[in-house]
Amino acid sequence: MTKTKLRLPDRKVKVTLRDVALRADVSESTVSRIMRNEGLVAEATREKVMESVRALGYVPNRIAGSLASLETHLLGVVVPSLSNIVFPEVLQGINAGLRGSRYQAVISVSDYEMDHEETLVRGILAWQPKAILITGFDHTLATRRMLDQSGVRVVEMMEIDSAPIDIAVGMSHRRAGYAAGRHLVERGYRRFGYVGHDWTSDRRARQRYDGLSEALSEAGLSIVAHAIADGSSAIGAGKRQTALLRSMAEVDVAVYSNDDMAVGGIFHCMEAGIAVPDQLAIFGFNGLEIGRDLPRPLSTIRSNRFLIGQKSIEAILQAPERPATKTTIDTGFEIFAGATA
Amino acid sequence: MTKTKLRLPDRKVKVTLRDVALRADVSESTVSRIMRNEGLVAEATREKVMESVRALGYVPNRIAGSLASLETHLLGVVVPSLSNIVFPEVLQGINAGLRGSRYQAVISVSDYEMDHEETLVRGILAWQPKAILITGFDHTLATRRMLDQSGVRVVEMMEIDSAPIDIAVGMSHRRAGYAAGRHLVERGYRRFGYVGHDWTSDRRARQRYDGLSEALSEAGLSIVAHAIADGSSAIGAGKRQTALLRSMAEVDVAVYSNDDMAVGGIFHCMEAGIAVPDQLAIFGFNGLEIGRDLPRPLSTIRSNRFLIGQKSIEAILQAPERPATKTTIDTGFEIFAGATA
DNA sequence: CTGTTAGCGCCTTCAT
DNA sequence: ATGAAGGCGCTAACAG
Repeated sequence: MTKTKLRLPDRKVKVTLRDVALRADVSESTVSRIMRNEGLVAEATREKVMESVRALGYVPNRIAGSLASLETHLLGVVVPSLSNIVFPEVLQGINAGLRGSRYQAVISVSDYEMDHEETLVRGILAWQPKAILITGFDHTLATRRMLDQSGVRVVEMMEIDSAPIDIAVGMSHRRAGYAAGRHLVERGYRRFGYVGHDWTSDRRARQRYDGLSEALSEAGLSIVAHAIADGSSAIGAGKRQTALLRSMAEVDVAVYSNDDMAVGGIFHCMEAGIAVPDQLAIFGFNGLEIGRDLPRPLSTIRSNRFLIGQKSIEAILQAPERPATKTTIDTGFEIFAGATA
Repeated sequence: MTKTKLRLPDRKVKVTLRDVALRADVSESTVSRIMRNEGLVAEATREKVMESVRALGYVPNRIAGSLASLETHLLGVVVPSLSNIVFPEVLQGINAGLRGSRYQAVISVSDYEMDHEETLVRGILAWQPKAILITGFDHTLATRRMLDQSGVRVVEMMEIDSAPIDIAVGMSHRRAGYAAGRHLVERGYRRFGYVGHDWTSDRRARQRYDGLSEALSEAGLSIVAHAIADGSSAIGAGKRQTALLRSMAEVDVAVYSNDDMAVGGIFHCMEAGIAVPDQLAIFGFNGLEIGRDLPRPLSTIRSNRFLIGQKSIEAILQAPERPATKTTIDTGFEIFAGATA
């Protein structure tokens, strides 16, 4: 009795299935069945076992369970950022969709770095997730290969302008930009300015820009001034770039890469005493809450980030195995006229 | 040769350690060591093995690895919401702190429902995380017991006014409310209004309110009008409740439960032509970016959510095993005078 | 520097 | 309705 594996006094006593089974005087399989609500069990047995479970404070070990069943209920999620509110909104949709299901989300943030994204995807795949939700179509070759070969369901969220690995859920940013252009031309604007942020990390902003350019070009117009912030796409940058834009050329409307920057534009105009939309019209993208609550509602394009997350989950829950055909789900967008353009 | 486990044509071939070992003609342990960068290995062997790894597209199975080593590198995180920007900010801090470490975060959202939180915690604990980061001190009894008995590190984030299970990282909301009160009294305000949201789900807002009341009471003052929104604590609610507040009593300063609502107050004043701060002073809480970029910077108390996340991770990485003593880490707060009060 | 031997805690047949 | 046996893919000593 000198070297027996004694149960230590109180802490770190890891209670296993076996302990529960011994205490309840049944076999491990019985306990296992009861914990999983699977198969038939006599009510008396169930109660006896559950009593032990409670008494011992047993928490099933899913690591062991997953290894044995070769199945996890994990979902990998990769977003580029959390500082841009649109991604938390997508996560909310994911969360809502997951509510009540047996799945758990493992969330990672790539900081818009593709190499880091690759590392994250590798790390997630190592947990044998049932599916992986990732942002956009821009990935390293290795990431794309891993995702494809993993055989699990892959959702590429936010955009639908390219062919997905498996499923794409989002909207056409090119068409959104185009729609914005048409809308503004119809409203009589002629001298366009563009305020944006770094395109290398945000290809979707670029696509919107391209769509906008196309619409203008069809109307015989073009963008006469550009003010591009280096990194940030936030309100402060919007203020600064708006000031810059106005120093570059006479414009009657400024189109922003997103609502945050557009709100910055509005704040700049307030400070500088510029009448919106008479002296300068302002048009954003996203349809954030703040834009709606502004004294003068921001003209913008509304996308539905929550829906993107929710639809992504729905798609996966409906068909947990990857089929042969690719799917694209368009969550659409909508022009919100507002009062700033 | 009739019933051999043949490798299927292309998809779903799960490559295991064993496959790599066979192909490289070494033992499984050698491959294992190489994959984990552990122990000494001859360079030639390493190359041979890595070649196989690449050729087969081997991805280690962490489920099996964790079961064998009885260690995971998972961190459970539970936040009440993602729609309130402060929580994504905490997650950013967590994310930053995790960068470069071997840990992965499993994030769950409780929607401010304590019973759901309990379910989430149970689910997370089943994955045998190394630590769990949860929001605040309000939990069900069962949650508290599970966390305590799990023996893993537990960080309760955001507030420090109570005794933690293990570690608390955050600030004193009561002291912040008190500081706000003192500050405003010193600046000469006498008729206080309060605009807030549902306290039952946000005890920290309540604590700030209590601190504020205390400071006022010490100065022989009290809050003369309250406007409390049912659910939302967002900009729109702030607008509506500000209008309501002004219909209730004459106040010269309105203290808001957070910056979002305070921004709503400012927008209301803009629309209604109320001069801020001369006719109505406005004071928020959080120190959000938008408050700083407003034409007239919002007077508020700055907390540091990013730091809370970051410090939480630091604490865990420094001491992954739970010690006997409890720790409290104060991330502080700071009055930002601004221009609206 | 590399291989061998036992599990990790649970689930899945297959019996009973 | 319940039990027994084997194994999931990997790591951890311990040998060599």
